[in-house]
Amino acid sequence: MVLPKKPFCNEREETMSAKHNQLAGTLTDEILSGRYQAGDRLPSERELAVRFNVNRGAVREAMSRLSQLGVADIQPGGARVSPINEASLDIIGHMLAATRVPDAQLLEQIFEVVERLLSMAAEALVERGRDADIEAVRTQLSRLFDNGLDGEAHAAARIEMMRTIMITSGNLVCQLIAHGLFKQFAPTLEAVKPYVQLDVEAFNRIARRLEGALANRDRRAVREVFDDFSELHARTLAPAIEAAARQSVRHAIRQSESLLEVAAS
Amino acid sequence: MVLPKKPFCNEREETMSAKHNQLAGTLTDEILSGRYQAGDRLPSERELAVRFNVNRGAVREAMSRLSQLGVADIQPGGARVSPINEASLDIIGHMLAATRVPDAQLLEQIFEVVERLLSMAAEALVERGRDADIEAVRTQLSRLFDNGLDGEAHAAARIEMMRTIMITSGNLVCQLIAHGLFKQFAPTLEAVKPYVQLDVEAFNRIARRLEGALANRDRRAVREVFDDFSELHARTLAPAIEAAARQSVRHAIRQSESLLEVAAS
DNA sequence: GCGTAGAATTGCCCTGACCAATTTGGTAAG
DNA sequence: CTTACCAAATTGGTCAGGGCAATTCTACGC
Repeated sequence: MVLPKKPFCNEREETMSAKHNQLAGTLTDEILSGRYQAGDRLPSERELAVRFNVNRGAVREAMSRLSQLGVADIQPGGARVSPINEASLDIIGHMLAATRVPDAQLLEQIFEVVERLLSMAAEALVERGRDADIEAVRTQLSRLFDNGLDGEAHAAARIEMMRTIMITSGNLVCQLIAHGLFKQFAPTLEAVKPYVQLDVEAFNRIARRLEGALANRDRRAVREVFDDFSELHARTLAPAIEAAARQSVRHAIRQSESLLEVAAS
Repeated sequence: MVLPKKPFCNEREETMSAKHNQLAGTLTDEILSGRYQAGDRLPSERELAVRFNVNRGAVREAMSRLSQLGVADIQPGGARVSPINEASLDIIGHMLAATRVPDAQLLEQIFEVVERLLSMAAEALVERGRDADIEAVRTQLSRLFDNGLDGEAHAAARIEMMRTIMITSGNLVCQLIAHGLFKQFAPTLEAVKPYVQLDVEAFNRIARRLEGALANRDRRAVREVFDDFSELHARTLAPAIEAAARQSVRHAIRQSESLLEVAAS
C-alpha cells in the first residue's frame, strides 16, 4: 500500500483505441458530414451493432457519447440528431479533423473567440494578477525574441504563451474554454506547423510592446497589443493552414479506413 | 411512411432519469465536492456496481460520461480523477448545482466571459450582420422598454436577447459556448428570477443607447454599451442570487437523496 | 535496495435476455 | 377524409455472467 495517489505519469494520452471511441468518432463524423440531417432518426442500437459488427453495449457507450457531445438526442423510442449549434464545444475538434480541408472560416472563428478571451485574461492578469504570474508570462514572452527559432518552434511558443495567460487567469470558465479549444486545435496545429512562414520583425515589434505593457501593468495597452497580436497570429497561421491542407487530402481516406476497421471486427 | 423527420417536438428535455445518468451525476458531484482529489484512483467498475446496486454496464456508461466530461481519466488498470481545470465546459452546470450556495465568484466569472463574447457577437452583428438579424435584436430590445415587466420577466427577456445576439452571430464557436453556458445557467437563473430587483431607469438608459448604436451600426458604440450593459446586468443578478442562495439550503439534502435513490435499486 | 516474474485487479468486449416506453400502423368512429 | 384510439413492433434501459488483454500489485530472487 505505497502511496497510491499522484502518479500523474500517463504520457500516452487518448490513444483513441477502444471500439466505442472509434464508433463514436465515426458516427460523429457521419453526422457532421451531413449524412444525417438534424431531426433525422439515427439507426437503432441493434442495427448499428450488426452493421459495425460490435456488441450493443459498445454501441450504447458510443451513443451515450454522442448524446453528451450534443449531436444526438437519444431517448426511449429512438435517437435523433440534434442541430449542430446545440452541440457541445467539443465537436470543434471533430469538425477540424473531419473535413478534408480544415475549414478556414471555422479557424477564423476560433481565433476570434480566443482573441477576446485572451485579451480578457491578459487584462485580468495585469489588473489583479500576482507578480509571479506576470513574471511567468514575461519569461515565455522572452523566448519569442530568440531569432534562432524556426516557424515551427515559434508557433509552439506562441500557443504556449497564450495558453499560459488564459490558464493563469483566475477565471475557471476561461480556463476550461481555453483548455478545450487548444486541446482540440492541437492536431491541426501539429499538421500545420511545418508550413509556417514567420514574419520575425512584426512579431518582435509586438512582443516588445507587450513586454512594456506587462511591466507597467497597463491594462489599455495590453488590450491594444493583443488585438494586434491576435491579428498577426491569425495572419501567420492562415496561409500555413492552407498549404498544409493542400498537402493532406488523405483525411477522407483515413476516415473511410476507420469505418472499415471498426466494421471488420 | 409519412415524413419521419422534423418532429422537433420533444418538450420534456433531459428528465435526467436513466440510472447511468443519475450515477454519472452523483459521481461527478462527489468528485467536484472534493471527496476524491485529483490523481486519486476511483473505485473499480465492479465495486461501484455493487455499491450502488446497479449493473456494470450502467456503471460503464456513467464512467464513460465522466471521462468525456473530463473529470476522470479512465484507462485499463484503473480510473483516476483529473484536475478540474482540464475538464469540459459542461461541468459548470454541476458546479453551480452541486455547491449548496451558488458560488458568487463562479457566477462573476461566467458573466465576465459572456460579456466578452456578447460584445464580440454584437460587434460582428453591426459590422457584418444582415438587416433582418439586427431587426430581430431590436425587436427583443424593444420589449425591455415595457415598464410593466416585473424583474422576473425582464431578466428572462434580457437573457433571451443576449442569447439571440450570440446565436445570430455567425461564429459557431461563440454559438456553442453561449448555448452551453446558458443551458447550464438556466436552472440557477430559474431559481433566482423571483428575487430580482429591477433598476428600470438604468436599464432603459442603456437600452436606448443600444437602440441607437444598433440603428447606426456603430461598432464602437456597441462595444461601450455592452460593457455597461453587462456590468449592470451582473449587478442586478448578483444580489438576487445571494438572496436565493439563503433561501435554498436544501441542495445538499437533495444531493444526498439522489445518492440514496441510486443506491436503493 | 532493485529489478523481475507471477498473481490479482481492472477496464473492455461479448452473448443473450427482459422490461418499460415510444413509435407505428391499422382500425373504428366522427 | 379526418380524427381518435388501440395493439403490435420497435427501441432504449437494464440486467446476469463470462472471457480477454493490459495494468497494477506483490513477492521472490539477486
